[in-house]
Amino acid sequence: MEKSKTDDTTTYHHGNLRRRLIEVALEMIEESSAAEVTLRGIAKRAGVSHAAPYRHFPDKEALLASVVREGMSIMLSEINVRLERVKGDALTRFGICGLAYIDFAMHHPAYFRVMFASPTQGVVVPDSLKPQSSPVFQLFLEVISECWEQGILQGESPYSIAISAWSIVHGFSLLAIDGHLYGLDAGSLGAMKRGLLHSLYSGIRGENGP
Amino acid sequence: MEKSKTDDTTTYHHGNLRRRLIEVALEMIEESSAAEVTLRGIAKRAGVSHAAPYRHFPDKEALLASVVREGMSIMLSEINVRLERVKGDALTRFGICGLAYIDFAMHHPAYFRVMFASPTQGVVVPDSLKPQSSPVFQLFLEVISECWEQGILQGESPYSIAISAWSIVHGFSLLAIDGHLYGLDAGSLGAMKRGLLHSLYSGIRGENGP
DNA sequence: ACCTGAACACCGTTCAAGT
DNA sequence: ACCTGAACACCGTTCAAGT
Repeated sequence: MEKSKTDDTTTYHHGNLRRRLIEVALEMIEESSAAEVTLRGIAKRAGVSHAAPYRHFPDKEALLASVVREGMSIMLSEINVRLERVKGDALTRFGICGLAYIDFAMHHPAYFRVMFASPTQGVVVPDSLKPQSSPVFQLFLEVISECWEQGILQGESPYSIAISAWSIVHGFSLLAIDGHLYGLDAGSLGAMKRGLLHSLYSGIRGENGP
Repeated sequence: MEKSKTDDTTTYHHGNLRRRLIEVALEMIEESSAAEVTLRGIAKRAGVSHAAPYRHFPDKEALLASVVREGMSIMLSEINVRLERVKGDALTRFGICGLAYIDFAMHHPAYFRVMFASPTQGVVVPDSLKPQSSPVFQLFLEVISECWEQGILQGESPYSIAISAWSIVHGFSLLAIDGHLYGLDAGSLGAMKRGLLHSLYSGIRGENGP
């Protein structure tokens, strides 16, 4: 009998175990906290011995790094989908980026945490994995540069604006997924997200201020 | 021979092992990453068997929780020291809070991470440990309320302003200690910290904006 | 009351051995 | 080339036993 195209649970013995391990890792990270995910557990779920992953990754850290790469590209594409759906002016696009960033974090909390987990040990995180050089940050920079050149956003440089914007959406995302914003219903959370970006746009200093 | 007052390395067998364990945990967290700190390692450093800590804490999580409580109060007192040293108007005090928060994170990175680590598992983090109800957040709220009532800061409520402020300093702190702001010397980092708060104060929207 | 030592069920990682 | 099974040095946690 010919092998079904969808029946790839039997084919990862012939070369795509690597792919399968990343998928399983992703699944398990979404299910429970990232810290609980175990290399042995991943191997078992993939139907393979606990030593098999070492044929494809030097260590657990390397597998996780691959998962992070996946996550970055998923995040990027989700942001791009929204950008294409709205097609507003530069400032609108900027706002969409920020909201999409927060929404990604809230929809994939465990995933988001691995992506931006601090290097657990002395492990050298390749620069390509750091948000600053990630396609997502690049996208932020592009949109912000556009605003900046048009005079819609002001600041020392697009880069410094990007750091501010990144800080606020990143910080808010973490506060939200770590349950520090508990007691807020979905409506007020949405309002708060928009208020957050408004703070960033317009500042919080009143007319009486210096 | 009478026991020396400073010779407390021999006295923790008589009741203050609990205290000593917290201190050692703190030391080791500052030395290496928090994820690497091991209960057995803490016990060994305290000169005690690996089972002894269980006389004082139900599990590792509980010890860490005590460390977090310590950390919160250290952070609070560091912020207060700066506030008392400067004694400016409300807006100045607000700025000092933000800078002190970031500086604490950068001076005690591993410590900061444990303090705001996400609940590793299904562990229920007591509300008293969440930043929102922490004395530090309360202090933020006080200072912000003061500004708000004077019309120096604007926003829907002191609470919503506090969330924005907390988000931006928290996010920046994490970006900084996770090495995502590499390639910046101390001078530009300082400038960036101030620019960050300026973004929050005055916003980033230019005159040409809508 | 407080601590110890052995034991249990887990980890990540390595390596000879199988196909 | 790719995977297995046993083994090693670690975890966190428990528990009878010692003082």
